[in-house]
Amino acid sequence: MYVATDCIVFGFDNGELKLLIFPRRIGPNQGEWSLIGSFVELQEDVDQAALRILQEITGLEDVFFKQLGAYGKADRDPGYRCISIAQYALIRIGEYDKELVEKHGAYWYKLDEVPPLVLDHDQMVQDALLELRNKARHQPIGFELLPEKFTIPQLQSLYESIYQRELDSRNFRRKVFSLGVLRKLNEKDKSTSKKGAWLYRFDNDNYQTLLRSGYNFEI
Amino acid sequence: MYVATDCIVFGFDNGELKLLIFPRRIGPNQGEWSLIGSFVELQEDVDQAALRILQEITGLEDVFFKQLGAYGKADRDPGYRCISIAQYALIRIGEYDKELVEKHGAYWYKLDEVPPLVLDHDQMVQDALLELRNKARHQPIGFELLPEKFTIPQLQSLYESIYQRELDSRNFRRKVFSLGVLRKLNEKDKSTSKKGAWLYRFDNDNYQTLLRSGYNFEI
DNA sequence: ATATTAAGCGTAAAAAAGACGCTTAATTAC
DNA sequence: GTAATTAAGCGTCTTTTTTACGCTTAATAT
Repeated sequence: MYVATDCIVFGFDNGELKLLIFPRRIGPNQGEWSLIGSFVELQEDVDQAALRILQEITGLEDVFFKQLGAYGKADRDPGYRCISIAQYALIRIGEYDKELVEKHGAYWYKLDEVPPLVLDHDQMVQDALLELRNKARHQPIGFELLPEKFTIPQLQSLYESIYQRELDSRNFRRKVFSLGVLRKLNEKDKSTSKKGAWLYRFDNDNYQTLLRSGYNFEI
Repeated sequence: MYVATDCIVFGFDNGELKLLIFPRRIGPNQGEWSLIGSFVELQEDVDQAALRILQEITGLEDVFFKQLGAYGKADRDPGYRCISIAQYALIRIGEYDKELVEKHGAYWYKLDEVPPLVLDHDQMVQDALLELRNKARHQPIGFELLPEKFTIPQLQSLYESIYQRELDSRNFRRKVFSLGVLRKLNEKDKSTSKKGAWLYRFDNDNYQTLLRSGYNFEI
């Protein structure tokens, strides 16, 4: 039996979530839009395979990803009997290698403009979005989609995209500060306002400490 | 590459969560305690394989289960290159076929008395418990562990087992009633008190209706 | 100097969660 | 037959969290 891994690669650009897809390289559906995926080689971990294909396409070496689940219907791929381990990956959209992406024919689509994908990949995207919504609420993974330094309005915009609903800026601000995992920097971002917004950084050390003393992250 | 599926089979008995395991049937670790698992045949869905092995061991035809995830380390099984799709299954412990279970050498262990398991199965159990804790809070899956007719104190006891902490009976009662998915029956269970406790049934129809009108289940 | 606007601060009301005292319906003990 | 016992169930007050929204501030643009 073949085993593949497919990555639902999310990016956040210009206040919108985007998905990276590329033309399928093998099989009867060659050329159709597909998630970023590859077969798992006999001697490599499934996770290694995901890292390998993510690096091959984006040039990034340590992409953040988590497993979504296995898709194992016997008839999911008309070509071979193949199960796929789906992974969702979160990328800082400013950091990937644009030439490499272009070379592979990969493209970032806004989430609501993604064309039909091959096999069961549409389903995977839908499932990944639900999973992202749940996970991002309870774990600090959203930061993987933002630059290392970000503003509160940026963070809010991200969460509005993930949850697909507007949030009150004043309440959002209070909420995220109450988590105690944002470290304020001495810099402002002035790209979106005259006044400028303070930049923050996710304080992972403190997050880990808090975790150990039994606290509950929730945005 | 081989593909297997392993089921973390939970039951709730006597106020405690239990795990069903059996002696491994193949490979170098034959005879050691293992989760309920099997290879996935070439022509069957992964889910079908899970149902098949669950039925083979418990005699139940429609066991509730959800996927936990794929375990895909290259060296996880010293015998073969084999990835495993882990599933957690919830069983009404009064309903399984005791003869069949015995025949296969399977046994229900209290969660804190489970012996060491083969391969990465200990890890799977640990992960499944965390997943159960999360899922049972936000989705009405706990009912799969109780008889169709149950009392509020039974439900509370179940959630105390899942969360591993005590709950206030008066607040718990208020909470579950506010969900609006319990249908009161005209019967009492008198097995644990003189006064008797009213029996309830999970009202799935109403749950589905509420879901569609955007409500949020949380216990 | 004045207008403009995203960023940021504060407060009051509503809802949810937590703590806990008391009553009730049945059985068991005398 | 009466009293004691106890899990089940009801009600209330307090604290915390969430929601709604008015107002100020720091900078640029006019």
